[in-house]
Parts: sequence; C-alpha cells; structure tokens
Amino acid sequence: MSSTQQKRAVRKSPAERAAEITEAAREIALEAGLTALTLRNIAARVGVASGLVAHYQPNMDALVSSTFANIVAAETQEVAGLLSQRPGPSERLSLLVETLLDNSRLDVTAIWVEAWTLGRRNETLAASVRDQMDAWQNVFQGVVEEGNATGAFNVTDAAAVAWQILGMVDGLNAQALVRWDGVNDRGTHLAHAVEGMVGAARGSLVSKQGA
Amino acid sequence: MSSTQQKRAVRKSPAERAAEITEAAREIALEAGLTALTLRNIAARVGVASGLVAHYQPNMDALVSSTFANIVAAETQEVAGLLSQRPGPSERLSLLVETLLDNSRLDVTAIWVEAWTLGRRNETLAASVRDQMDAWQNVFQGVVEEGNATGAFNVTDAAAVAWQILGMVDGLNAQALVRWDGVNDRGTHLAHAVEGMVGAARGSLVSKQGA
DNA sequence: TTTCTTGTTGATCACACGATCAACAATGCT
DNA sequence: AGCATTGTTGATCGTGTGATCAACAAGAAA
Repeated sequence: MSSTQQKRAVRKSPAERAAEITEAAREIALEAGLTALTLRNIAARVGVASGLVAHYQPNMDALVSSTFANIVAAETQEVAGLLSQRPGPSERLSLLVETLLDNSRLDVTAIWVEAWTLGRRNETLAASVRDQMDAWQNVFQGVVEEGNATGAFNVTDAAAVAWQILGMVDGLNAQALVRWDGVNDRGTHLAHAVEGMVGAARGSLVSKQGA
Repeated sequence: MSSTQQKRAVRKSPAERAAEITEAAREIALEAGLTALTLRNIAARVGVASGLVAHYQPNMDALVSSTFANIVAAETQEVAGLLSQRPGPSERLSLLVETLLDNSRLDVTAIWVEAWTLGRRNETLAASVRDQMDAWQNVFQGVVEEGNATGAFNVTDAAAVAWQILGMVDGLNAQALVRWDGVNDRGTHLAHAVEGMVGAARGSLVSKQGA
C-alpha cells in the first residue's frame, strides 16, 4: 500500500541506466559479495525488471568481473594517491603497510578472497584478478625500487619482494576477515617482517603514531 | 551397453557407506572445490542415489564443513609430524616455512580460500574454519615459544607472531593459486621476513638446501 | 496529432540445487 | 520357507539461477 511499488521504471538513456546498474552491482558486491550479483538482485535494487539488467550486459560472468575490477581498481588508486603525499620510501612503505592493515577495507578484502575462488570457474574474472594483482604489485615495487635508489633499502629483486609483501598483506587481511581477535600490533609485526625483507634497520618502518 | 551402469548399489553397513561418502566428498573437494559438493555429485561418485547421501548427512552445510575439517586437519597433522623430526626451533621454523611454500598443497590452499568465503553464509563451516586456524596457530606458536626458550628467537608476544606468520603463509599460498610466475625464491624472502619478526639473525632461517 | 524509435517489461525456458518420503529389495533372523 | 529389518531408490517439490524475446509504452520526431 505504500509508495514502494512503482508500476514502471522511468525511461532513461542507455548510458545513465548502465551507470545505475554498475553502481548497484558495486554496492551489492561490497555488502554481500560477488556471489550475490544475480540478475534479479541487481534489478531489484535499481528498481527495474531483471531482463533489463541482462540487456545491458553480455553475460553474468562479465558483470561479475567488471564489478570486481571497478571496486578493486578504485582502492588501488586511492591508496596510491595517499602514498604520493609522503616524502620518502620508508615513509611510503610504512604508510602502505599501515593503511592496508587498518581493517577499514575488509569489504574489499572479502571481494578479493571471493574472486580468487570464483576465478577458477570464471576465466574473465581470473584475467581481471591477475590484472589487478599486477597493479598492486606495481605500487609496491615502485616504493621498493625507490628505497633501493636512495639507499634506505637493500633489495636484489625488487619485483619478487614486492610480490611477497603483497602476498603477506593479503593473507593478513584475509585472516582478519575470519578472526579479528587474538592478533595485536599487526602493523608492528608486519613492519618488522618487511624490514627483514628489504634489509632496512629494525624499527625504521614502524609507525611513529602507534596503533 | 557397457558395464558402467549398475542397476542397484550393493547393500553395505552404515559405517562403511558413510565412510565411502566421506571419502568421495574429500576427493571431490580437492579436485573441484567445496562448491562442487552437491548431493548428486557425491552420489554419482559413490555410485548411489542422491537420496542416500542426504540420508547420511543432516544437511549439506554440515557435510561441507566436515569435509573441510577432514582435509585441513589431516594436513596440519602431517606437517606437524614432519616438524617433530627436526632438532631445534630454527630448523623447525625453517622447515615449516619451506614446506608450506613448496606448492605441493595448492589443492588444500584452494579449500582454505574457499572456506573463508563460504563461511560467510555457512556458520557451521565458519566455526570449523576458526578451529582449524587455531590448530595451525598452535603449531607455529609452539615453535616460536621454543625458540624463545632456547634463545634462538627474541619475541615478546609469541601468540601474535604465530598468527602473523600463519597469515603470511596463507597469503603467499593464495597468491600462488592465482599467479605462479613472477615470484622467485619465495622461501628465502619469507625466511628473511620471519627472521625480522622473531628477531633472529639474518640468514639463520634460510634453508641450506636451496630452492 | 500521428508515427516511429527504443527503453522496458514480465512471462517463460532449461537447468541445478537441497530436501523429502513412500515404495522397494537385499539381508539376516526365526 | 517365511518374516522383519533396514539400506536404498527415484520421483517429486519448492526455490533459485541465467538467458531469451515478443509485446508494450514512453518519448522524440514528423
């Protein structure tokens, strides 16, 4: 009886409708995961028939992988943006580790973990996952190489170390997804670990402003 | 035409049939993931009607989580068994890191990653995941504490460090699931990272027998 | 106003899932 | 031999999925 039911959706331009669908998919994925991305689910949020969602997408696999890419790429760029405001490589690596472990992005972490699994049966998604991992690795590698140049770090294979740090951060975040308790000072411990990997002095990467 | 089709399954004792189902579930999960654990899928492998599988299980959520626990607990015990053959904490931690990164258990890693996601919608599984993570953490913590006692390591919070190492190993394994290339000397890098965390001398945990 | 373009609907298809249960049949017991 | 127990079947239900498409209607063009 309320005004919730709308007889027919207002007619919009394809670009506008496509944007609505993309946004709805993003929200649903962040709230309930990539698995919750169904035609009917998205259609309901946009306030539209399920057929229309299908009309704007080649198939669901594509929608899932593009939604994944949207969410994850935005995060990468956001964090990369924060990095550029820090003066040197030590400060940047420190911020990177600290920021990625602050538990404010657990929804994105959940998407990552889900994508790793879903990629087994969705080749489009798998390719997208590899692309986005490369993007993250690039960010780390840049910082490590910079530190090598300034002498703050001492690393033979910057690419490998960057992969390694990325893997560690991913693992710790995934862990936080399941277990939040029992782990104290994650940033400090990881900082020490990274110090060990890049050959920096012990304590040089530990954030000064505490946890 | 061929002898592939069997009109009716031979009658077996409940214990025996239940064991068959458990084993079939284990195989399917390792080959195609926990998502592939369906009544019909398992029934087909056992050579039995789908109803019979349901008959031996309260519901699918329980079957999925018990299958997860079976697979993962077996791995934990296997690796823990290997550990006990090593003389001291440094050798044990070294073996632990080395063993878990040798890519011979990627199927189990895939199950872990899948369980992290599935646990969001299967509370029974989520509880099982937490239990099994605790078991792993226990293994690590034991080694760290031992190293603390002998003076090989210098760690304030052994529990936290154990969680941290576990998270790193998980992350690196999950990464290997998606990307096997580009990362060289994972064991060496992680060894250095762990050295940084436990306060061991640089190189003290790097395996002598190379990668 | 009339016509045309096109965004939108919603019913429908085939498929897969978990769950249920009356009917069946193999086995052991009397 | 006949009987009782019980492991097993397979059809069936309700639900959810992606995909498809003829029919509809809103808005622009004539």
